[in-house]
Amino acid sequence: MDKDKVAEILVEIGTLLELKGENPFKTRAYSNAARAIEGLAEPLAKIVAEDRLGEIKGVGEGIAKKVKELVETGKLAYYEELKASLPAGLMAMLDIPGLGPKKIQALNKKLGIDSVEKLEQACKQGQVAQLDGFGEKTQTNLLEGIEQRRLYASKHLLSDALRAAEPLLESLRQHPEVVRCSTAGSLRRCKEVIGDIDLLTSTKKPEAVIEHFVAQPGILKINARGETKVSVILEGGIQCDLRVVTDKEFPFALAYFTGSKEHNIVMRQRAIARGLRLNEYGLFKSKEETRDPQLLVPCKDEAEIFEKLGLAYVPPELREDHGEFNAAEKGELPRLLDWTDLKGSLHNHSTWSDGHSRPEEIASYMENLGLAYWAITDHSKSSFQARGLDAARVREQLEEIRRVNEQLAGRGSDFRLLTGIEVDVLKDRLDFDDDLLAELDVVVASLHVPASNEAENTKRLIRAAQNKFVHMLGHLSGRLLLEREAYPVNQEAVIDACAETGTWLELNCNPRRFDLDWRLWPRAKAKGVKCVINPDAHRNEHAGFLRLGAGVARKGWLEKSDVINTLPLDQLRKALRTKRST
DNA sequence: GCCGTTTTCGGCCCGACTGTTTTCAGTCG
Repeated sequence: MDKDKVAEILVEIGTLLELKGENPFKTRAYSNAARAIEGLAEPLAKIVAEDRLGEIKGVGEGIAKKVKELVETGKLAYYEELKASLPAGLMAMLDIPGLGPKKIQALNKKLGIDSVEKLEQACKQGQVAQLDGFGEKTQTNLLEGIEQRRLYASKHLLSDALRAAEPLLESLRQHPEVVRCSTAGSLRRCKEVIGDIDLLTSTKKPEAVIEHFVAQPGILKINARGETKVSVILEGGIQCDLRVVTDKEFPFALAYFTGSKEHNIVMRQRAIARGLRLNEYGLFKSKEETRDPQLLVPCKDEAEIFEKLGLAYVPPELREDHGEFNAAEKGELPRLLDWTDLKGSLHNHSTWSDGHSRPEEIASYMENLGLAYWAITDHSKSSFQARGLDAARVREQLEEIRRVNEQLAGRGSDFRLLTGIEVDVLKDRLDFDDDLLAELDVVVASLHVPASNEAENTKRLIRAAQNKFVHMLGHLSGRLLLEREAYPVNQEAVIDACAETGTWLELNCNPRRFDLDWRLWPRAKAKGVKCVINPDAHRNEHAGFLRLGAGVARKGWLEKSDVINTLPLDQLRKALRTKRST
């Protein structure tokens, strides 16, 4: 069993224990251990074989034994017993807003409710309102929560969340009583998938700002409204929370509401270790909980908070407790890529296959954006559904692109289209022969029809990387966020093959993909594999994905020098020739 | 269940809001 599956089971054990009403620190121990295992750089099987599980921070004697059993036998008796001891439907009930372990237990014990369906029935019959600790309001809220979960997904794409957040942020920014405002939470950390939108503002008149906020268009429902916080549901079902603080508190609140839960725990522990106390209101010279302004260690921005805790400024994208503390302590944080460093894209489509613009239109649009180059890499013939090109059509397209480039040169433009193909990785070969690939500027190899077993897919992709005419592998895992899981493929092994062969890996920045995942980039980088951030554009507006892609690359700790499409055109051409000349 | 230059036992991050409660438990982030 691989580490991801092991981590998944540990998380589930934590949730099951939570449902049983176990000590919350015990349940957290399981999710901590899961994260530690997920983040391992070396194969879990090797660590188990060498009896070194105990060296992993967060994995103690008890969990080590369970992990060993999982890895060696593929099963875990403890987990099976735990699952059997609870009705299967209780897990799904946890997903309903307002329902936690305690209430679920009460419902189960007193009314025998063990599924969302039975809960809905009991609410409709008015039974839930009769229970101790429940009431009419809770019953109504539960029914609404069930309905909401049914109507809307509880997770949203980064791009959708940004589109919903930006007008709200802009409107807050223009309010005369607002001093500072920002996004926070997973949106600011640039997670690929967002639970809810967090916004933060500072002001002297919180009531006025909250009043202004709840009057914004696109708000379906107000879930909660207090003096410093308001929580609403937006059209499309995204929850949006606004926090309102004083301007003195703003940096502390921004840090607090931006960091992941795990990151924040470490920040607080660092404060405690220095005899200080950190919360969303400030950093205080106190060992006890306080908000006494006399004890405040003033910080004008987030950077000062990090400095007071002995850390270099950690960019929001890195605040996941994925190694940023160690690096920030030693001053070894990377100087992250800026989206404006990107000069073009190397994987895009046109009307020749399933894109929506002709090469000439694409050239003019991308030139106007200020980019330097744009490769047109349409699908190869096996991608029948996407009107993939055969060899003859590819050569026709080469002619057209040559003419567009001549026109560009004729009017003194430095912008260029590059020729290319997104060649299908087939069962036993690539969709085109090497002699055709050799005629193209850019070759992206992608798996579109995967086999059902991991070894087979891994073998195919490694073989593609070994082809000297293949510059990069496209959307390696094949996942579609919130829609489809990754193909079974050993991504680590493919990364290693890319390192050996000098093949680049794509960070496909279509917001439904963001593939390779940000969690794998530090490993790829350490092996020396270069990244190409590609929007996989099918429409000209998709060029905007580059900005999101840069955010995700930052989250993967990438610097300008790690990313191929930051190179100017002449250096890019050189880089494109390197692998072929070996 | 994990962890330890104060500890192998006793801690483990912490505040806001809601609803059902007359002082607080549960949930959420």
